[in-house]
Amino acid sequence: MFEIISKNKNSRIGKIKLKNGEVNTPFFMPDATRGFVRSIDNEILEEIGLEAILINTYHLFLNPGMEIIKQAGDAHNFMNWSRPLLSDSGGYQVFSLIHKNPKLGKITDNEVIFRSPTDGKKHILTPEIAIQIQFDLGVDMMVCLDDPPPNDYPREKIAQAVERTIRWAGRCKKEYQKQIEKRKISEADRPLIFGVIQGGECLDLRKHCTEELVKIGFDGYGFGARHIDSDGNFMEEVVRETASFIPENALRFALGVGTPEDIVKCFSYGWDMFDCVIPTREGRHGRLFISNKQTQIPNNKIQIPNTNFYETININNGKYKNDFSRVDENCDCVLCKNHTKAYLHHLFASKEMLGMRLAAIHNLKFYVELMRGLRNDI
RNA sequence: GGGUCGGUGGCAGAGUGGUCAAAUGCAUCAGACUGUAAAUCUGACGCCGCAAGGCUUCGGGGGUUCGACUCCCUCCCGGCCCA
Repeated sequence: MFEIISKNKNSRIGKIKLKNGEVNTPFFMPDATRGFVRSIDNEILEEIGLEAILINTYHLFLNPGMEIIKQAGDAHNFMNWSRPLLSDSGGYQVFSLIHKNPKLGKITDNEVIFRSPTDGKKHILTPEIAIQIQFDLGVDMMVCLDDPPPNDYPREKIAQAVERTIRWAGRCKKEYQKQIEKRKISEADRPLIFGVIQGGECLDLRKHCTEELVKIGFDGYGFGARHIDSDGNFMEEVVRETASFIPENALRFALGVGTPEDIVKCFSYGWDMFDCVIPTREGRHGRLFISNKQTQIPNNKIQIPNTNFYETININNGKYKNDFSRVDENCDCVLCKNHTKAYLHHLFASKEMLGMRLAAIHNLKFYVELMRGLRNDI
């Protein structure tokens, strides 16, 4: 259950009590899409201070498959992750696999048919199946199957996706209640369920979608599709206003957000939860986030549309070949404690996975500290 | 000494009369990455130029040809075989 502890303008900090522990909001979840945060053991994730991570229904359903997960008990047991887990529904894969490449699947009003990108095998996902899987995963928070259209789709198609998302949300909620009864899950142990708000760049559609979802009733609401327009610009107004449509006592989940500055902006609009591949993926690709203590958020964070509270470096750049300084003097992650930029550069030049791993760990630590900074600011 | 194969851009290695400033890979130099089809992808990579374009290249020199990295002669260098 979600409880707001304090507020400052639209921002709030709070606490969620879940079956597998408490999570302080705002918080960031790394994406462990297929049941692991690439290259990083869960023990390290806990050490860094991550309170929850995100897994993906669609991916785990394909691999290793629910039979294996059930044999292990649930996703927590299988992964040996004891803290809260949130599962995404696979809705985003509708977006990234089907909307972007129609050959890979088909969306009908009743279901989504995927062709596995790896072996071409057909798989069917319905709102009901997505919920059942998430119960089998045993997660603490689950997400309704949605239909996220690309933001540059014509309004008419976005509106269609909104209606479908609303209908599917209704079916998800119904299935959710059915599973709660069937599995005799107590109120204290029940997973939270999130609806996802679509509507692209159209504020009125976002509003309509939110209102309809609220009628169905969820513990939290996610900002669906992407929060940046087709030019890559942050959709300031839509993201801000959409937050305001959501009831205050509900959780607000900015799915797939984002860059540090996007997260800070979202937080200032009242969003509570975030997940993104950026820290891990960009870390693996050699980009390191470094907080700028001088201009860091403490003093004026909530208003911050600027990005000068941090900088990034690309450790692949030749200039780091003989740079024996630390990536971030003020960071106590395993990378910054033990190694120089020159060494990390060498690891990347050698295509050694240790480099990618250290960089990803460092970036996650940066995100953890960013969230801590936001919480301390209220 | 004789024979033979070969010498191509930082490296490896295609090309064997015009469509070649020269494939491809590596290296190098940058860039991108937002509910992970991503240890991935993109661009640059002879010299000058923002560009159009221009200029100089395929061991050296000479030649044949309208035209040569491609053919001929010669020199230099290397591998292998024979003496």
